[in-house]
Parts: sequence; structure tokens; C-alpha cells
Amino acid sequence: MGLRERKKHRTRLALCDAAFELFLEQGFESTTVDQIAAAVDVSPRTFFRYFGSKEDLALDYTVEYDELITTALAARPEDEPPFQALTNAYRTFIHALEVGAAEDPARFVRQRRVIEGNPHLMAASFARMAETEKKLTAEIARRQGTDPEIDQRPRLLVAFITAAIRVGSECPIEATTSLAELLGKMESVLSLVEQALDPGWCQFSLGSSGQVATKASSPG
Amino acid sequence: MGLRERKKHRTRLALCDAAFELFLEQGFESTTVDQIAAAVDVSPRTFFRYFGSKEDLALDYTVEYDELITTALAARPEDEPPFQALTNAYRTFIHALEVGAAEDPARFVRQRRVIEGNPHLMAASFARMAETEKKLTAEIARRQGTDPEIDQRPRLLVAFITAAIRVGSECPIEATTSLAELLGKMESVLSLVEQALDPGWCQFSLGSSGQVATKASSPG
DNA sequence: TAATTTATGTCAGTCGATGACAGATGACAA
DNA sequence: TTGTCATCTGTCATCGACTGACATAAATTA
Repeated sequence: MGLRERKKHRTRLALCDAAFELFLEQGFESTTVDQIAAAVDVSPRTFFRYFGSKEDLALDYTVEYDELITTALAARPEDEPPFQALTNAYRTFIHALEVGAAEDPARFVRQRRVIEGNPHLMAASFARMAETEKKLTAEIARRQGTDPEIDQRPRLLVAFITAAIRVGSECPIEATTSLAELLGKMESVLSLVEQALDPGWCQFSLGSSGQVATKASSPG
Repeated sequence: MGLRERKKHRTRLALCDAAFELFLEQGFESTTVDQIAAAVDVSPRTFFRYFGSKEDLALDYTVEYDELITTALAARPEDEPPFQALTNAYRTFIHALEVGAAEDPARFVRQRRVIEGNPHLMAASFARMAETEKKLTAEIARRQGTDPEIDQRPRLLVAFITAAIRVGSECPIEATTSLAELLGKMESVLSLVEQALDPGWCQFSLGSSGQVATKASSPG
């Protein structure tokens, strides 16, 4: 890796660090891009060459987590039933979080706290989740051999799982939550989902019941 | 109602109409507040006296729907099991949509299309849903006599229902979907949820199994 | 009609974000 | 080492969303 690339990498990290420090100190909204840029001693214009927006910076790490889940699902055996494949992918995700946080255990919690402290960031993170949902749905539908545009079950099943992820990674702003606590909560919510869903339904496949109830009107 | 109030009401409607017309014509992002204000012949500053933001206008109607669901839940009999209460509240919502759309059947679909055509609006609408979730969760927890901070089941159950609402009201941008089609989809997704969830789990109440698995660490 | 309240317009300014151009700096070949 | 080239960066100008302050115009009430 050349000097140029190393420098870029360093600036990017510096911007992230400075930004999150300021966010935690004075909030997301009241931290200006100018402040962040000044803290790293680059021009505000340069900031936008590294991150498309202030929001992009705050949600930067979520991208890698989304990728983590989608690839984890892709790695599950083809014949694994949809629900098991999804929950296992989620477990892989939790585990990756545990491992990846070795250097800085508070990082994930810190980031979640910044996000949950700001409605705009919450909103944006939901929207990203929606993108991930699309990918997961496509993969489940492919495995089951159904068309996700017609059969709503893959879509709904994925929505259940991501609902669990959301609930599991909620992180009250007041109380000082540790990563261990948060991971524990994620595990427990995951097991709640496993209790909640009808195991028969979750093993739906092409031709099983429930297939029809999707399009209301006749096709033209 | 005095002249002043009537005038205000009229301006508000005019702003909404003009805005949505422009949104559908040229997109949400590329429609400026100045354009909307000009179309109604008010100053841009006045626009912001009616709506906190351009986004607020686009999501204006969602507020009333959120209220609809929460009050529908509150109206369910106290002894109705949580899941039934939620699904019935959702049915009430669908029905209200059907009735309320009598004058302008395309309105709901039009609004959904504007929202789903723009990531920012999608994001914001998720965030509002999250607020509604909080209220619903509080109500379910109250009925079941559990603490939503400790027992994650009300939270998760509500998240399932709102997941269903999200999936049900998704409205592909390309295809021209009618309100009837959309309502039909909502109904069918609702019945899918009823099939998917374990009826036993959904009747959880204080002291039933599943209660413990929520907090990971010891209580201090 | 006079006094009071309230909605609106104007103006100035902040902040996020983008395009255009010029200068600085690292990469690479001769 | 030197010169060329690609790329990074700063500066400047600009747009659009949004806000506070103040003055004016209109509606409400006495």
C-alpha cells in the first residue's frame, strides 16, 4: 500500500474519530461539518470527498454489518430451511460483532448510542436496513423457488428477522449499556423469535399452503 | 370556524395539493420549497409556518394513520389477547382506509408512491413508525402487566405487526397499483402473520414461559 | 371605530452539499 | 534525479433547506 493510500486511510479514520467524539460531546445536529473538518485540519470540501454526507459518516460502519448478514445467509447450506438459515445468519452476525469488537469493545455501543440519540440517524439506519431486507428476501425466495413479488412469505419472514435485529440492538441512551449486555439481549430476542414463529410455517416451500393469498385482483 | 381559520385550512390544503402534484411530476428532491410556495402564491417563509420541513409535508397524512392504529388498539377489549388485539386494530385501520378513501381513492396510493420513490422519505416514515411502535408496545405491556424495558415480548410482538404493515403497504413504483389491490395485499399479509405466529406464544401473559430471557447480566 | 391578536412577507444568515478550477503532492518511468 | 501524469486538496461560488427578527397587513374583539 503506497503512501497516498495510507494517508487517505488515516484521514478517513481521523474524520470518523473526530466526528464521533464531537457527536457524543455536543450531539449530532449541533456538530457542523466545518467543526469536524477543522478538528482534522482539512477543508470542509475534503470532508465531502470522503463521506457523501454527515449522515454517511455516522452510519459508515453499518454498511459492513449489512454485508456481514447477507454473506452469512449466502453461506448457509442450500437445503437449510429459510427460518433456520436466517436465524443462523443472525447468530453469525452476533458472533462477528463479539470477535470484531476485541480491540474496542465500546465502539459498537458508542455508535448505536449516537444513532439512537438522533431521529434523523434512526430514520436513515432503518432505510439501510430496508435495502438489506431486499437482498435477504431475494436470497430466501431464490432458495424456495418462489417469486418475491407474488409470494409475500419470504418478504414477511425476513421482516420478522430484521424486526428482531432492531429490537435486539436497541440501546437505551440513558443507561450505560455494555457490549456484553447488548449481545446478551440480541441472543435472547433471537430465541424469543424462535419460540414465537410457527415452525411449520417457517418451512414453507413452493406449493405449500399460504401461496395464493397475495394478489387481490384478477390479472387484468 | 372563523374566516382566519378557514383561510389557514385552505392554504394548508393548497400547499399539500401543489406539493404532491409537483412531487409526482418531477420528484421529491428536485421540487424546491420555493416552487411549492410559488404555486400557492405564498412566501417560502410561510411554507415553514405550516410545515416544519418539506419532509413533514410529504408525511403529513401518516400522522393520522398512526393515531388511527393506536386508538384502535386502545379501543379493543381489555381481556383480548395481545396478538388478537393488534391484528384487530390493524383490520380497523385497513377498514378506515377503505372508508376514508371514498372521496379520493387514489390518494393513499399516490402518497405511498411519493414516499417509496424517495429514500429520505422512506427513512423518515420508518422513524415515525418507530414512534408508533413505542406507543403500541406500552399499551400491550400495560395490558399484560409486564415491564417493556425488561420483558421484550410486547416489543417483539408489536415489531412483528408493524413489519406486516410495512410489507402490506409496500407499493411498487413501476406498476400502477390500485387502492383495492393494495388493501387486498394488506389483508393477505395480515392473514399470513396469523398463520406464522405460534398462537400459544402470542397469548403470553405475566408469568408465562419466556419471561426470563431478556437481561443478560446480573442486576448490578 | 379602536385596540389587540395573529398571519404573512421581507431580509439576513446558518448549515449541508455540489460543481469548477487551480495548486500541491505522491506515483512512476526514463 | 528529473519530468510527466494522475490524483488529492483547498478555494470560491452557488444552491437549497431552514430559522430568527422585525415590520406590515389582516382578522378578531371590545
